[in-house]
Amino acid sequence: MPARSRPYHHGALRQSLLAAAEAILEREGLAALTLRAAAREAGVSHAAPAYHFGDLSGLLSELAAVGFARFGARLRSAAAATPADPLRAMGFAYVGFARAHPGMFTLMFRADRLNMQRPALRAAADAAWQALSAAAGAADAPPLNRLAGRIAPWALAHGLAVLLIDGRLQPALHELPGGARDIDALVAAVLAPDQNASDTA
Amino acid sequence: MPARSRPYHHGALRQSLLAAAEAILEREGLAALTLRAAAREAGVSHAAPAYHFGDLSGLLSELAAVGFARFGARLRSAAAATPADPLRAMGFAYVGFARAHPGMFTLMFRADRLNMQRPALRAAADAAWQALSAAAGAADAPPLNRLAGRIAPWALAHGLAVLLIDGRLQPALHELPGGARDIDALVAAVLAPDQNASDTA
DNA sequence: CTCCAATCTTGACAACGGCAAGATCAGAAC
DNA sequence: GTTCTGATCTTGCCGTTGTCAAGATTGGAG
Repeated sequence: MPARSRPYHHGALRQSLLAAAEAILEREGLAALTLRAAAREAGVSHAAPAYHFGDLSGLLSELAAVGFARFGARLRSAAAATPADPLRAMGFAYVGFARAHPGMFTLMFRADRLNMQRPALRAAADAAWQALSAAAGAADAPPLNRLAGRIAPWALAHGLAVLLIDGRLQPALHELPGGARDIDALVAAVLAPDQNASDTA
Repeated sequence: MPARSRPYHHGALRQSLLAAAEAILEREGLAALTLRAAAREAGVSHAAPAYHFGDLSGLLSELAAVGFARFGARLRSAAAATPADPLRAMGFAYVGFARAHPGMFTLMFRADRLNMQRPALRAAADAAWQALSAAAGAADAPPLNRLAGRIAPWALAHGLAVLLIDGRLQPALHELPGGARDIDALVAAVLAPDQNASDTA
């Protein structure tokens, strides 16, 4: 009996499947991330993932939870590193994460493929939201405006990130002299218009 | 020979398929919008749509083009009706369209399922972008800041719309006394913070 | 040593996108 | 009026997917 063949029990298949799923997501995109593809990548039978994650949305949701955990950590880290203006730092971190990991970012905000009832996903997403809302403080305003003050920077960064990684800004970028190389400058000008508008007026 | 049975040639199948596709999109969402479902809804064989649209992305793209045409018209109409502040009016129209037609809006910005090479889609999307950028004018600024000035309101409205229809703001809305009924007020406070911040300070 | 529950495999099913081949039909050509 | 041609639609098939049911395997409790 050559023990060469993989043992029947993998041992840490759940983690392996998550790693395999992330590899596929980064290599081939969200469309190629199927239950069977993850099983192939991990070297197990096609039905193995269903045991650990229930269904496809389960696998995607657990992977998105991992993404939200990293995302939240990166936001907090950026805010902590720039105490002078944590909100702006988180805006850059927000868009930076989306550009560095477009597949993961896309997955994290694709509500139709996720199961928000999953505790891990819900917790990780809530934690990221907490990091965001902690930086935007206007305690003297009424509740509605306080909430709006927290949502507005989020919406701005999110909209910019989504439009960027969807390639929706590609035609607009051609208007710039530097072409696509000016993306960083454009992001800065959108997220912090005051900073750049005054040095040229 | 009872002419009861549908004639072999439909006559206006392309339009019927687009209408069927839109009905499915609004009734069951984007995930249920398949080539075969559209064929069933239109009462033709499962392979008929491929003749008119090539593949699934073709059907989705042509439908998205219809959506972009309406979207652009609505943006222009809103701007024209509010000459005092066309940019803010278009922001409201932007979010309003997304909330009124979440399925169509989702489709329009799902780059992975669309074929942007399609002339109809490209033209309709460009027209909508033209409407948006026409309202944001700061001609005295350098190119980068001019572009950023046009993109920022777009990103803000887009981010707010996406977060709203994805249900991502649901937990935040619970902090408001009126619950989900305050969405309109929240949208106004996010899109035009100056307006509402001053009347309570 | 026995047994059990967790883990993984095998096999099946319906639905899907896509392709190829054929059927049907309106209208042009003559 | 007949023939032909091209556009339109159908039928049939293939490979892939998610999901389920049933069975095989095995580490570890008793």
